[in-house]
Amino acid sequence: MTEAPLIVPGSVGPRSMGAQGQDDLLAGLNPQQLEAVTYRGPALLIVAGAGSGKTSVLTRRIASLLRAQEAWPSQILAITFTNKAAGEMRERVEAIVGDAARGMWISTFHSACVRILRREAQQFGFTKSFTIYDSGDSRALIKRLVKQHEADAYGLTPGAVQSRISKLKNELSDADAYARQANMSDPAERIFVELFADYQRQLQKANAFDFDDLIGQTVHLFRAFPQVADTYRRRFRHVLVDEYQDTNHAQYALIHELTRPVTGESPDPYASNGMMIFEPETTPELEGASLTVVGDSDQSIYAFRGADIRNISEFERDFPGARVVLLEQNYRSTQNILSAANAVIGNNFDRKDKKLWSDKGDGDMIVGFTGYSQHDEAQFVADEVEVLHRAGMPYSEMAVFYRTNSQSRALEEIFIRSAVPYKIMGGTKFYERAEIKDALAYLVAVANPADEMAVRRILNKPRRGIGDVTETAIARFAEEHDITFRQALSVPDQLGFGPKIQAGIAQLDAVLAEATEIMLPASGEVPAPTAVADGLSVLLSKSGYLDALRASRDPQDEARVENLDEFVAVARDFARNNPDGTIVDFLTEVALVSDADDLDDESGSVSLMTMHTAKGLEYDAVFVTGVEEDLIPHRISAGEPGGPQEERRLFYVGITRARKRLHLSLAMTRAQFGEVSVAMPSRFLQEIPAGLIDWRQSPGDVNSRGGMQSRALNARRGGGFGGSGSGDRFGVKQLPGRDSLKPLSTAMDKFPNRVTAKMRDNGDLELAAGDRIRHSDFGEGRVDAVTGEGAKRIAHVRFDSAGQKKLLIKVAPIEKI
DNA sequence: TGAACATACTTTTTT
DNA sequence: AGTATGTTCA
Repeated sequence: MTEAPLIVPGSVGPRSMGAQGQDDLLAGLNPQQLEAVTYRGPALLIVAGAGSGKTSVLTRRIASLLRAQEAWPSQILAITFTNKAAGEMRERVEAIVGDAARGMWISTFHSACVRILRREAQQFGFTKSFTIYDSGDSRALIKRLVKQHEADAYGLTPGAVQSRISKLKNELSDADAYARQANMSDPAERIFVELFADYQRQLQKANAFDFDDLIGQTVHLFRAFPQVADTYRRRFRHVLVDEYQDTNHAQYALIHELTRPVTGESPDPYASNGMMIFEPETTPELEGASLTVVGDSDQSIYAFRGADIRNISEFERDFPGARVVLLEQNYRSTQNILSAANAVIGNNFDRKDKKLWSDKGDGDMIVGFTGYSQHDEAQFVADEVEVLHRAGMPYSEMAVFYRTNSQSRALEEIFIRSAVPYKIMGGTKFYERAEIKDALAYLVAVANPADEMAVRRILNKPRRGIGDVTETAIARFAEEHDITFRQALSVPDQLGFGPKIQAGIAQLDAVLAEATEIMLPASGEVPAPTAVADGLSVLLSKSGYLDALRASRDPQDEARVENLDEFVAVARDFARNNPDGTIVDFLTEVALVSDADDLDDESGSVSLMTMHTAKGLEYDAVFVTGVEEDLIPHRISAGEPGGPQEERRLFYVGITRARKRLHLSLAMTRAQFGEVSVAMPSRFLQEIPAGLIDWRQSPGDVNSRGGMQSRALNARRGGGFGGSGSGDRFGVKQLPGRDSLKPLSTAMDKFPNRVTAKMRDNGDLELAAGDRIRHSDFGEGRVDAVTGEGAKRIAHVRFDSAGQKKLLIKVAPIEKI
């Protein structure tokens, strides 16, 4: 209906769609999707249920703007939640409009803000080569400050301080603002305010931003320098935000700032750097950019870190006149999976009712399984993965989800033994390994010498005989002479240390200077494309870091050398992809790109990840593991307002990732902190209609003694759980003759909770087809075939009772008999 | 200063 | 259980 006043490049009239045709863009869309793509107006909210084709709608909307020449690429700012999502969206838009896509900003909130801040940092006391502190970095800094202020005496732990500061920053608060409304007669509060203020001072001094600052400081920048904000408001005429339900207040404010009308006349904003987009002459005033947000309040799972669901639920109030489009048809999953999802999420009150539906048909039943232990559960997953794979499903189309990262360990152990190729997304990250952080600190010390944390970190790595005392002395010297810590290193002879330490410092200084000359030549000439990788190599070798690792007899250090090699390779890759990339660009990328963003999806392995990481992804087969009370919903959530509901949404996100097959599994016992505890089935399981789940082994099967009663279920009912009469919510089937087929008494012994923590090593155990072996869990069996080579030899075994399995010979608990 | 040893703490989720 | 940190001793 209404046409927004269009910014029309050249003299092409509005809606000139005919020229290049939009038919292919609109083909196959349902009426709601069609409207979401074609509506034009100041504000549009697309409420997109899981699997409703949201990404497709968003990309087509962008493509349609571009193709109709309603906007230049440079006028589009699309914000996604992860770099991976951003990459995919760019790819898909490019696939439709080709080169016309270049110049768009498609990125995460954080990347977009870094781009803005690098350009504008000098306006408020930073340089463009500022460092980005990840949460580990800021924790380290806070830890030092807590110690300095002796704040632990007031019960302020680094972790608590960090999360409070983060929460406050997400609310755009700062130390002063907090102090004004805090109870300052409480000494703990006073200390906290001091810490907060000091932390911020240290960041400023180090020319660094933490994650939260990237957003918050951009907002402050826009508010403090309206003319700067206006340049971006003029530039971005179409702002699109994905996963809007997960935005926090700071992000909300940023969007608001960006989409505000331009009021004043600002002088010639972009003439200098080639960003001139349209003629400014006739627009003394410019209305706000058109805003499109996409989200689903049922998938809001980041309230714990400040996401405010009200941002989406009150969108219409915030942006009067906003159009709302609802996408409810699901194109991803079978009806059985959706029915389960709808049933679960329906238990959340105060939500707008929304029912996903599919025309794909019922599909397979959801498979349920209860293991005796977490390893038993993992074995079920591994076996099922193999069955599906043999039936033709690629590994890359399967995923295993869990609530906490620690659950991945048991899965890994079993997957390794069973020779199932897998990869873990997220979790302990490559860039969080100590040696990588060291290497990064070396680079930061070059790129941003003001960053004292980085310099301190590498001061004694490798060992130079520099300890606490020496470090403090250098810091004091720097302070007395009003120079930076880094500068103090360049005058080792004035520090008054012994010759050995002096030499060590001089050598470190020389290495840093040499690398600086490579990566940031003083002469001002452009560094070679490979400068970052070259400089990194120099730093690692000439500092003696690599030599120290090679000389070590700690077997882990070998792996560290390999990791560093890989890191250098990452730098070379970076140089190949970004010939003009500087060291600062490289560090930015590393700071903002998580492992989950790896795009090598086609590697042919099963993906393991937390349910949070799973958001936005989809797979043919999904395994949701650990569906137990205290895990999902997590124990900690019980105490937090809205916690249980958020857990339910998380579970909902997990199950709606599945296209064709969904498996829900749990274990009756779970080991944590070295202690084995009894686990209860999650309440969410009972919210799924029993008829949708095919229990291969139900909680009742596992807990019953002699198949009579279920201890867990009884405990449940005793605890006031609604189940009565039929008591069959789990679909406990009394399998005929089950006991005779598979005596349960032995089952517990078969999967003791611990699968030898230390990885077993069978060395060069020789196996050939025809050999008989004994496995600690599966009993005896016959080898059908051996494939693979060396450490990766795999035995294909047919067990007498446990059936067909693949085993990695080197680590499986087997012996030849 | 650095290595060996003892102890405490972990485990909610992440840009 | 495993790691990370702190403490003690060489």
